[in-house]
Amino acid sequence: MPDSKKQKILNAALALFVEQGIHSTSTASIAKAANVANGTLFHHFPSKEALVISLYQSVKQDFSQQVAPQNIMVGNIKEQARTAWDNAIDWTITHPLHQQFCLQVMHYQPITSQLKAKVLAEEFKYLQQLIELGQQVNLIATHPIEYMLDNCHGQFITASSFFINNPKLAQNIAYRNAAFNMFWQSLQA
Amino acid sequence: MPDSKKQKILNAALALFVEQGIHSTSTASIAKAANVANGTLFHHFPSKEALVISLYQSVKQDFSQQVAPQNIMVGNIKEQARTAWDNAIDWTITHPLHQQFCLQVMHYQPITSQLKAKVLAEEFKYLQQLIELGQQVNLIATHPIEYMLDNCHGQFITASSFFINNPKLAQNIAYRNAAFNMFWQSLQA
DNA sequence: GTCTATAGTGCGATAGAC
DNA sequence: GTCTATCGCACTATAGAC
Repeated sequence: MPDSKKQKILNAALALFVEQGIHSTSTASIAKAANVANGTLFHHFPSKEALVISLYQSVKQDFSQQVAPQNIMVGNIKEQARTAWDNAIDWTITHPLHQQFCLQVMHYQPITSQLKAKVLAEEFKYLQQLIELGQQVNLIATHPIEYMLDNCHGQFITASSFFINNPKLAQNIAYRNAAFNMFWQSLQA
Repeated sequence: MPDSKKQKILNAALALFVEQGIHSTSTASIAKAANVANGTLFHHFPSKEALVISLYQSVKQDFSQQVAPQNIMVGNIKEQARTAWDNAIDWTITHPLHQQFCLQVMHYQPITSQLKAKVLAEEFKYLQQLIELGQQVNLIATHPIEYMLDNCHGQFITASSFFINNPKLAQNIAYRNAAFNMFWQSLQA
């Protein structure tokens, strides 16, 4: 069912949510954009909130699968970090709607911060391992790990937002290097 | 008029916006919390949006006045950065509602991104001067300035959010140093 | 300036035929 | 599963007395 009505609803919702914001997008307008009756939406999703959560989880799953978390190897920590960083940034550039929707969900209060935290923790497992390995070989500073992860996440959001808002710069080496170098240097011992 | 009805409305609005989100807070509930009639709110503010903007501007003005932008001197760039950073972080810690409201406004779509950008540009004038001076003496890396400013802003948001969410750590030197050191190292040449 | 009362609107969700 | 029709509610904003 690649283009079932359910999928059409999800696609329409994604576009409208990013364009207008989640709050400002009515379920009626989603149904209309999906060429589907109002009641059909509530047949597939018990509520608007359930629709948002369902969309969020499918987007995060897509991210996890495409930005596959490699297994960490002993040497070349900086290189591994760069590869992971570039993969993640490339995903956000090729999936701007998905990324912008995730940013909106982060500030959408009807969804519990518990759910958001759970999804993020899963996403940053690889990064935490990389940092801890780097600390063991004195490459990465030994600040409190919770803060380091928050800071990394913040820098990732900054970079992806910047490149989505300035698509012409997304392939510009100076900007791509700036983003990674600031990120990497902030971690260095 | 320190406790005029207008001020009571602004105070009540700030608390409710932060607690429930701007979208989820009705003008009626603001009036009720302020012990003021529904119509009184619309006497002082032509619309809910105008109320949000008025509150936003007064908060940003308070920030600017208290975190006074010193004039930059030639030596001691890192020390000046640390002072400015600590002043700004201290303000957010002592004014958590104000800071959290500003973060909400950033993602509140009814307010034009033009207005938000204008306010931010004003706020980051001092930082830009500091970076440019640091670049002249080869202390700070010469990445594209637009990206550097975005990244700095992002790290500031990360730090202030972290300390507001973990108030016990706000006076912990290890965490405070982590926040500034990651920030400073990300800039270094 | 402040109040009460309510107009007017748009939304999430449901009921029930097909 | 999909549709049409609509209920009931909550909200912003206004009108008009005091």
